Amino acid sequence: MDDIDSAIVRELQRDARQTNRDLARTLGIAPSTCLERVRALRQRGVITGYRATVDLGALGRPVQALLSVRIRPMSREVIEGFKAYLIGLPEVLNVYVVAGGDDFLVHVAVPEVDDLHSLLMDRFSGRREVVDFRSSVIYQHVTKDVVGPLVAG
Amino acid sequence: MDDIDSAIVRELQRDARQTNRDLARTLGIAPSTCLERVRALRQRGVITGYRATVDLGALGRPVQALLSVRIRPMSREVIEGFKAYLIGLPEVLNVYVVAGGDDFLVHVAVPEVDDLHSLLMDRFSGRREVVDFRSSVIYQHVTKDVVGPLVAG
DNA sequence: GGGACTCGCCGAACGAAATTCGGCGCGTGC
DNA sequence: GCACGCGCCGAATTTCGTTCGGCGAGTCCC
Repeated sequence: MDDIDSAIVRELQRDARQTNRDLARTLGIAPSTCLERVRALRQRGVITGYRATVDLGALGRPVQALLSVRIRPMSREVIEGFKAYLIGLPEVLNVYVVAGGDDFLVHVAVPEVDDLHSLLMDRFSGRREVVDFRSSVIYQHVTKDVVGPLVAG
Repeated sequence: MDDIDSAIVRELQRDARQTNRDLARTLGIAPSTCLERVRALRQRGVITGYRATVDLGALGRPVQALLSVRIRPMSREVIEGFKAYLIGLPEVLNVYVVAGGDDFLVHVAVPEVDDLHSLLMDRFSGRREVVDFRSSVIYQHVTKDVVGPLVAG
């Protein structure tokens, strides 16, 4: 995990479909060497995959929200079961299991604001483990495209 | 945006580096046709980019948290300024600007739990617009890898 | 109802890229 | 100082991306 590996990770986060030759050229190394390092990063689990990012608006789901959910009891079975249930819902984008006041934070995307209400009523309020929930509409969501190691504390 | 386009989007979210030939084969269309459709999806803005996903633990940042922040005043300048400030912080992964009790939800990743405290003290508590904040350690974070259009309300 | 036009798909051809592999240089350890 | 090992390189081979001409179906207009 030297500087070249960091640069590879950075570049592939920026554009995962750039050719190996281009990547090697920007790094100043041979394509074969670059390929070898990329494969090593993949095998070591540093790079976990390559994903296309989509515009949710273009997919007809422009409205996003964060749902805070409290569940009881906080047993492993209930938590895992509820988490699996959430992942199965097509509206769900991310599930955060958190410490603190809330137990789950669920990132969802739906076509309209009304669908948020339907989602909560039809998919959450009926479940026995859910003791409380609250929804916050997301005005803006910015994802940092490139993530690297922290340089200095 | 027919079934084939949806399948392309789904497949490229699953693996953005699969070859165009493989993609065409799974869809049952010619590689040239597939290439054309992928380009169209890209140009229409449905596919916004291709990113490598990394393991934050392998990058030395295994501890994640969600920071809830309230700021005042809620003017456009203050919000945009604070958002830009957050994006500039290397610890930050995502920034959600939300309605409701909190104004910002900040997803961060740091090497150790202690770094959370340092981050809050050094980067948040000193800023004038920040009136309140709270941190929740993330026990688990599951991202749905493939996002598609909603089929039935 | 028929003809022409348009749009999207296909398949071959060409250029470029991925991948492999043998060899070389440098650093390390003995 | 010598031998070993690791990583990098560059050419060769295979595979892939990309272009382009043609074809068929569907449509619109006459």
